[in-house]
Amino acid sequence: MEHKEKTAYDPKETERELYERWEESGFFNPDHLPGKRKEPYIVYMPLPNVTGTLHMGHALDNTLQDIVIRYNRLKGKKTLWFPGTDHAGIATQYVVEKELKKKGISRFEMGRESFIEKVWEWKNQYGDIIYNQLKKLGISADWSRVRFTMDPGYAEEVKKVFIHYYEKSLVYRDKRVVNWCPRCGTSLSELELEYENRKTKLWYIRYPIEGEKNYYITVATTRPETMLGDTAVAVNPKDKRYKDIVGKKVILPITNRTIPVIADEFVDKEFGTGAVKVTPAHDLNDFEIGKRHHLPLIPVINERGKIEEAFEYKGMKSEDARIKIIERLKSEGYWEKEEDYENHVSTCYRCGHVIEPIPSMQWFLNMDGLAKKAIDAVRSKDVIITPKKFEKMYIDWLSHIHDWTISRQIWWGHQLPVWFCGGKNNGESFVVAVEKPQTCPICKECNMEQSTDVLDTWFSSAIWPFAGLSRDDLKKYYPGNTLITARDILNLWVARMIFSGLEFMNRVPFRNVFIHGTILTKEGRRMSKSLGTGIDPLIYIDQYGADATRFGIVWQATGQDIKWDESALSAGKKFANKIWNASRFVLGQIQDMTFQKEMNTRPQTSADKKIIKQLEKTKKDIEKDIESFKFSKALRGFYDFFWHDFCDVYLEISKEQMKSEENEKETKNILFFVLLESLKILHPFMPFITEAIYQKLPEKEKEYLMIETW
RNA sequence: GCGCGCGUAGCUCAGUUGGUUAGAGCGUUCGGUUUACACCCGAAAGGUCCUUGGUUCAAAUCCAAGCGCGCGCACCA
Repeated sequence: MEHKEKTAYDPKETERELYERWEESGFFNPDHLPGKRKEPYIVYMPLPNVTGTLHMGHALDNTLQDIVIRYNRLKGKKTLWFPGTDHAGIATQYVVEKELKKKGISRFEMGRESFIEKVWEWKNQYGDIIYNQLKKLGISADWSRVRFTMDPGYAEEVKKVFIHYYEKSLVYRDKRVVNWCPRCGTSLSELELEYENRKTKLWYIRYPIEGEKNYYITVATTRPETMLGDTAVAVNPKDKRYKDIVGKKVILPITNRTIPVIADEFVDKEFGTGAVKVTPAHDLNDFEIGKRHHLPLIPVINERGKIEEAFEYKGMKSEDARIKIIERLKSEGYWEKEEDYENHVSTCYRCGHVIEPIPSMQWFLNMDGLAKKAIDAVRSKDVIITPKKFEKMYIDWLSHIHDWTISRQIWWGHQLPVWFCGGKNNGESFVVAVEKPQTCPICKECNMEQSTDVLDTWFSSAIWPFAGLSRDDLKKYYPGNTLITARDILNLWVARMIFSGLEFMNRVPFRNVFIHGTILTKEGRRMSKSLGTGIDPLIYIDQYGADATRFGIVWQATGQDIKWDESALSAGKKFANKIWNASRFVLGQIQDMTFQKEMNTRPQTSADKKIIKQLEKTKKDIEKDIESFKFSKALRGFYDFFWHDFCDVYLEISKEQMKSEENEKETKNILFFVLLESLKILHPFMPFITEAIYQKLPEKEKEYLMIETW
């Protein structure tokens, strides 16, 4: 038992100390790297949200990035891995609100200023936890350049970007039906919605035709309560059944308003009765129909998801009003029938509340030209997305894009650099400027007030590759090389970085985008904090060590989504131990030797020749695999080589060879050489143990394995 | 509904352009105190490669249909 403990590798001893030494060395910073390194290699870290702690998805994401960074550092590149965290507007506001709710406080009671203070407190607390987690994993990011998306300098850049778009007339303000989350009290872009299939009913309602007795048109709807805001009934122009009704008027039950029957291509003859109630205020499509036919907009549901004051159902939740309205339609004879129906409702991607489309004054970014730029960048291979299948997802979204709703009505975020005149024109006149104008250029007398809206979080993270770097840095470190992330933010973030880079820097921000799989639970469910299925990587690092954790992650990261399997970590731990012990053996043989960068001997025996050949092949394969983002394959290749070819075969043969005077020296040379090469090859994957062994190699003319020559 | 991906050992997964006895990790069984390592070594068991049909001298691999799972997209009220 005692014997066992002595020979097993203990990661805890080495990891903390080594990480401190690496940080002190300054080599995470490209400006401090030794030697003549000309070619830069830059990776932009996908910004973790400051909403809490990291889970295994982040561990995967960052391990892969660390592999390419460490690999390219060994390859002699000037490597910069640019780290930071995202203020994550809605997400962070939501978690802080939840915390407050536990104490029975709402943000409205607190007021905007003290609430934002509270969020900053949260950020300061959790931001550090995140960095600590990443460091424990062995991440070699340049912490001297770390940025938060609400740092003052970053905020300035965000304003400039907004103003730039505004001056090009790409940013505009308009009242439109937008996706609105009544719980969060804000608009959302379509990428921030999730869809859920729900069982509901399709209600058939009769709208009497004006001036004709017992003659009506039946519409089918899933949302009877919005009928209060109907301003037309629409049918397909080719629908013969309704040919004679088009142009007539119908009487809207309950309200007794008269509304026209119109013909619009949008309507599907086959669905329901082929006649649709048109509620421009509460449906994105109806809004479009309304625009085409100049229909009025009658809001029924307010920003809190309740019925507007103007109606007798005022203040009721829309679901409750629905029941009342159906009852009334039934009692007044307008109800025809109902059918079971499954439709998808959109929900808020943060809080899960059902989205209400409501008309609202918002700011938009015209996407026509920007989307085209982003599409061209990928079509022309300026940006290469791996695996290729994600190109389609990217191009599809950009090809059918709507203008981007960039304003949000939450409190945590970048306030728009928009200043409203309090004087004439009911506060509808504004100027756009970085600083608040001293005197109002509109009325010359009022104290201008900044817009209370904040920008979509993704508006600020879209400029991450250049907004967080100094002017000097931008000359040296833009554009970057590689972006590694998960598919869920390909459009939300990656696409937007690409057009932002083109718009502001005239160059795409990176050449390669690699999309890795998503980590799922063993049962195949999504790993997420809110589901309680997320796992903190520190738990594994503590139990298996950082290297074994990284090994286990990469071992499983074959490209498909990963059903998390902890046994891969114990394989990693065993492998670390194997390396440790094989190295102890080799170190024992080469103690009196001097450090050799090159192999200073020629292979003698057939075993010598074989192991050198296998080493060369392994190294070549791994280069190819890392450069094509096949990380798991690379690691498995090395695993087989080291464990089987080197340990099982060559190490055993070497014991015999070293007994013969003729071969002793050459064998030791080869052991030394193969070990050193192995350490280099493995270092990107398992940085701590390889560095620890490297530090034990004889001779003092060496610094860190981290900056060795590949 | 359309599109994409997946279905291979008990579990989690590899399997490049079709080519001998289909592999790995973990687990299981048997045997080992070999002086780097029991977190090890040696050996073994375990597979209708989802189903059916087709192409081929040859199919886990190519084609078609079906079943199951996952994801993306979608204005069907």
